[in-house]
Amino acid sequence: MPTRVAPPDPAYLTVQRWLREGITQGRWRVGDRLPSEAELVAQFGLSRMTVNRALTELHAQGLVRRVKGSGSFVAPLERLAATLQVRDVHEQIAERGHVHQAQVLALDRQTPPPAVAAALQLRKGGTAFYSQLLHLDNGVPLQVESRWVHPARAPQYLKQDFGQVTPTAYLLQVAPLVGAEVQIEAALAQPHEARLLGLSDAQPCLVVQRLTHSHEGPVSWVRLVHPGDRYVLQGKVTT
Amino acid sequence: MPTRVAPPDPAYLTVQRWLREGITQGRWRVGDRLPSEAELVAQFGLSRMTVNRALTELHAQGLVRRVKGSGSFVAPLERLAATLQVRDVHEQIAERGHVHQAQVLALDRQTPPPAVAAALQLRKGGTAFYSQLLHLDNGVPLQVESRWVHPARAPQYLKQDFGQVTPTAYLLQVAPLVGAEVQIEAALAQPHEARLLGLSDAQPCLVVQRLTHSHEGPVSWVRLVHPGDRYVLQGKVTT
DNA sequence: CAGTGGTCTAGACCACTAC
DNA sequence: TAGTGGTCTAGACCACTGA
Repeated sequence: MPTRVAPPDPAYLTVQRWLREGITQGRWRVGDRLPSEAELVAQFGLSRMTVNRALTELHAQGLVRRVKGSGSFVAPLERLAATLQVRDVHEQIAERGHVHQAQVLALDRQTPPPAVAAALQLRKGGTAFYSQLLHLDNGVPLQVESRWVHPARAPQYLKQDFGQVTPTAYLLQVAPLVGAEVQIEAALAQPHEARLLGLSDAQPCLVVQRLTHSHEGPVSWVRLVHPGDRYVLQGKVTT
Repeated sequence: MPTRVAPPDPAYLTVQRWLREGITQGRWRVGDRLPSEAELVAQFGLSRMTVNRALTELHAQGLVRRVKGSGSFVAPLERLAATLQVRDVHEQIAERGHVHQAQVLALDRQTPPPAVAAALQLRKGGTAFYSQLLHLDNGVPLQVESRWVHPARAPQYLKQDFGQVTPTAYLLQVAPLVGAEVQIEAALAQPHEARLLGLSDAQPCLVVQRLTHSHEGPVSWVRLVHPGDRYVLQGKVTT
């Protein structure tokens, strides 16, 4: 078996890494002008299209601000706010090597509360699909998922077996996602949620509410309740 | 004054939008093969570099999977996780048009708890700068910020007036940020935090903990405690 | 083998900025 | 006006895939 040789980095990545390191090491500080494309062409012996690609990608990543007619500058870092991911509970549990189970507590058609009806843009008095699941991590209750689904976006919703595939995964398949709004807060669980999670009423919970959109319009409104002592949202920022 | 004419979209954006709409409207579903670069070249009458740019950017955005020798495919959407921002409290308050004030409750040098000392990679028994601030939104307590700062990263930290500039903004200036780890949970405030926020002990709080890194190493560890009924993290997902 | 995407070149024209 | 970035072309060579 021949030795695996690492392929050499593309030239545009070499330029990119050189600029990136100069920025993080303080050679250029916020607001400073970076070398122009022409200077980089001369320095690295590449074509302009290649160094342009390096700079264009750094711009897309938010590290560099480019001004036509003026130059490329180190972007202000305040914009590089922390972003953190809100992911499907099944993935989160599986990633830890734990067993995920889901109990389907409700799956039917109901009249949603007015706020939900408005978010889903339902006709006045219209109904929607409703599901409630309890997600278990190695048998321990981790999340109560209460979800309203716009009937037109997922007509077969009620026929699914959500013990096997999570509603999140199913909806992503049938209603291509184009956006979402997420809201995270700390609150007390509602009494029946607390009972399902095995909590006393007074325990703080992390509550995630999310409204997803497909191209056709709102798809689903969901409320995820997690016991505060068993669930932590983790995130990383990498410039 | 002449009428402002909208500049025409670049050609690569036209191709990109055409592909993007085909995907969200279901013309191609997850896993389907998209037209090859050569086909797009023929269809749009552009050079290969231009359609390549359109596809490369869609790939960078996670919408498309590209396989050398095989083709471009619609990427599985499960990867499109929600990301949300954790921002400087001053910006958040100012954005709502409210008045932000900060009371400096502590600003000195102390011995940090072992977990913090480890996170900041301090020598055994070493000390660090400590600050504690109470942030007010229109006079109402919104956040208790307890922060430990590595002395080598911001030697002038104790001389700052944090009633004027938040520690977050100051540290971003003096210690270029290259990454961070964030953790969000729901928990009860510690007794003295609850007192500062004007809460009864039993109220749930949204607690954000964050460790920031500069190129030289760890900069700061911070714990932000917010009353659950006065603070919500908002986020958006856009594909 | 033909077809695919990954990368790169050496030009080009344009709109914009700063002097 | 000289320099900058934004875009585009018409080629090219390569590594890889699938029939």
